[in-house]
Amino acid sequence: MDEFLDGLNPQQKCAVTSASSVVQVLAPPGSGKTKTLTARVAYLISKQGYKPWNIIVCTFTIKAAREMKERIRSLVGDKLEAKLHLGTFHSVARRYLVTYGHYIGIDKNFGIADSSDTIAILKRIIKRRAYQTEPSVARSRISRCKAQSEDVKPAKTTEQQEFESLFEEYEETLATSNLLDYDDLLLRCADLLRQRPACVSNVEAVLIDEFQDTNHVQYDLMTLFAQSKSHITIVGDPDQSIYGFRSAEVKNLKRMQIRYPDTQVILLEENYRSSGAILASAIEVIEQDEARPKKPVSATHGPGVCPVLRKLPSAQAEASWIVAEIERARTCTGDLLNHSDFAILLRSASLSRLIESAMGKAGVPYRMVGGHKFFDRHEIKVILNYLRVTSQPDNNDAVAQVINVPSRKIGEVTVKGLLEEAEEKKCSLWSLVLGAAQGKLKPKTKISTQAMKGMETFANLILTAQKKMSASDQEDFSVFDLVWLVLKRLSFEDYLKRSYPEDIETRWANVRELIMLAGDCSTQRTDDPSDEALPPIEGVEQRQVSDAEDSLAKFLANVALSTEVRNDEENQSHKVTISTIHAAKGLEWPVVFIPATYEGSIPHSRADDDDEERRLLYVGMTRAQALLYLSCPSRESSGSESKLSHFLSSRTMSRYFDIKGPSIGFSVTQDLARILRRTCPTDAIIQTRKNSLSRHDDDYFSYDGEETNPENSTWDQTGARHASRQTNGGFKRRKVEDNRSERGPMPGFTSGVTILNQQNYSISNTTLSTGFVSASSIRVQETQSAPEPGFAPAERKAQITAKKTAKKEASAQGGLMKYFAPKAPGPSAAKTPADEESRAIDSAMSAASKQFENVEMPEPLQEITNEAQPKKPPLSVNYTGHKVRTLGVRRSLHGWSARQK
DNA sequence: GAACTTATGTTTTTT
DNA sequence: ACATAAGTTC
Repeated sequence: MDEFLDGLNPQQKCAVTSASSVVQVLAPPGSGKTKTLTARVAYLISKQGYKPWNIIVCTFTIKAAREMKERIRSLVGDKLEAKLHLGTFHSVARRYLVTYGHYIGIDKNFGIADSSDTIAILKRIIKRRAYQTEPSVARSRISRCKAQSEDVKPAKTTEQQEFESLFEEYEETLATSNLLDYDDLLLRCADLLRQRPACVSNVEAVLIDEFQDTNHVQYDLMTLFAQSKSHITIVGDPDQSIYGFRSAEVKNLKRMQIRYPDTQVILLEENYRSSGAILASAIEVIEQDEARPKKPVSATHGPGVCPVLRKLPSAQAEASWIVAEIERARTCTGDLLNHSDFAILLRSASLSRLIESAMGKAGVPYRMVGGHKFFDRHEIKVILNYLRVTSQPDNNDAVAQVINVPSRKIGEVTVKGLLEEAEEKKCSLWSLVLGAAQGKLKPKTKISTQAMKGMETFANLILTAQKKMSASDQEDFSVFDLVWLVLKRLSFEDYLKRSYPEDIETRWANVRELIMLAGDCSTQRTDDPSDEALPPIEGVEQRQVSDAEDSLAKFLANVALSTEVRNDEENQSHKVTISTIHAAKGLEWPVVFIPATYEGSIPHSRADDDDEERRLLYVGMTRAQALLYLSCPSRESSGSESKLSHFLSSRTMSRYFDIKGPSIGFSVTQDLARILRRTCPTDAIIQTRKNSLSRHDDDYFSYDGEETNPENSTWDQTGARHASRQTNGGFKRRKVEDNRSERGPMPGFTSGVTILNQQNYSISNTTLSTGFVSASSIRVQETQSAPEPGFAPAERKAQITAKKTAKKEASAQGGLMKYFAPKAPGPSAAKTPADEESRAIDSAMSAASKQFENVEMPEPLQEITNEAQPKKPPLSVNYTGHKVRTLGVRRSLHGWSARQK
């Protein structure tokens, strides 16, 4: 019928073209839910004449929103797609509150309290009132109360009372700081739409992705969005409900069917993603839940390769094994698979440390999603907080966090005192500081003369920034310019150099990344001003904010609501993905590893819903297309014994898994190629590639998880020491000594010695043997001069020299800021046309970053960072993915050279 | 007494 | 990597 119906199966087509106004598409993983939802949006626009600006599409993550945008764009063109209201629940709600918030008394400059703000506020209250609650516990409890939107009130214990007053005080603090937390965004938007239904009178259709993850408020929001026409389409899968901890309620599916009795339910049953064997093992897991209604799922692929459940002696061994299997699979399939085809999915982000360091040492490129966030980096947070103070001066926490950064001699006690005073007086910290700085009022808190001076400097900077942002006569002072202003006035680079002499390069690279993001946001605004704007509706008044202010607020909101910087192709090309299972939902990879499948990790020891943990494992397993590896070390990284997850330990379960990775030959490769719909390399190519490996099988470790090679016990200790140092970023700790005998052995190829100077990591005979030889020689050295293990002596010397040269170069550089001089926002800066200006910056920055690369990557170091040198302009490179690797290497280098003198 | 250093203990999942 | 607590210096 149409191009967007091509390639859809009958049920999918039925869902896309359904004339029912309320449709539920319930479907297992890999059955094309999102594809169906996207096609329905396209269908409504091009066949049913719906206007895109009258359609709301909600997803749960920014990533999902972005992906869907992309797909819809390819179906209906970017013109129409741009008018669509597509985003996370939170971002859509924010848009409504910005536009119509005045109807329910919400200030137009409200800020969003992210989790660290929330925790900081709670911490302060708890400390002040000497409450007993943990801040994080209180936060999730408050969130639960808000999200469930019905207050349950059992008998009042003292604990209950304490919580209630904490809750109350928290709400007050948010209000005085002009902040909304994540739940407020949804809650207040629902309030708004209840009071002013006219705001959504234009909405003709509402579509929701991953509906099983909606909580009560989100469900309300959905019905409120759709209150005019009651046209709703949702897709979801109860088996993939993994956000119960965030108050997601699967029963919303039933609730919806009851509320809209003519709901059409469409089931999709065919899985297009995974091999038959992978699907069967995943189904076996999910069916352990006996309360769960059985439903048919059929594989469209052949059985393929049997999934693996591998036992390993230690967490270190597990990490090395993963790296080895990745390289084995790449090589033995004749490069049918490349690095970006692999994902390592974790129950918790903290499990990534050992894996990251193993990958770093082996030179396998990776990117970490979820876990440590870019915006949580100290250097980034400081700048962002200055922007926040500029945009929302009432945000006390933002002020408190940067008023003394860089140091202005305003001490902790002074800041705390002022903060308390402000909260007592119910005024903002900023007004207190400003008043004091201008001599208009005298705070009760004692302020030293130097602290007073510091406050003046601070107030001056903020006032300047605010003036520039709000001045309407000045042609375009963008977020980009604001960041520059802040950087310059703080001498931020000098500050970073002083605070982090060890890894200034990485930190500055992060700052550059932020500058670019700010630049993106500035250009976006001029490109399509109508973007996101709600359509005008008769009888409701939209409030206006100035362009510059709006773009700053939007930038900050995007920051608060986004997990990841973004995923441009550049960033994810040829890199192994390490992710939490939660963050991997909706995605797929040819090969998936799920490590640490032991009791306490999955199910997590702190989880209280076993079924949800099982579903989590199910979600993880069903991300895999062709190869699935589960693994379980006999000892956790802490050294304590572990027990295989009860989701996997039954006899029935074990029938679905092999105890080791498959032998990969031509026929297996053909199988994989078929599932991935790729061209299979010839047998000859495979043979040639295989010749570079001595081990063609997953046989380096024993299959029972017992430690092997007892004769290498001396080496074990070295390995263990090395590994534990890796895990805490190179800090020396006494504990390490006590622990080492408990640690498992490290296989030769993780030592770093073997891999360091090999561009393409491969487990060859020579590699392994040199590994052991070098390792033992290092152990001998260690007893003499205790150098950092990890470099062979010759290499060390080379690196020291390189480092010295680099240092010289760095000091000759005479301060990075000079490269940015043309941009220094002075009187002339504002007159330069914006894009010409940014081009000047671009070249200045790339000049600067070239300098940096010389500093950052002395010759020998380049070899382990398999793609350290960007081919494109350095400007566009995201360094965050290199974090652990660069840090680790530099730390150890530094430590060693320090000991040399 | 305030600001800075150093040692030690901890980490579920996300908007 | 972060936060906190105890110890040190001005």
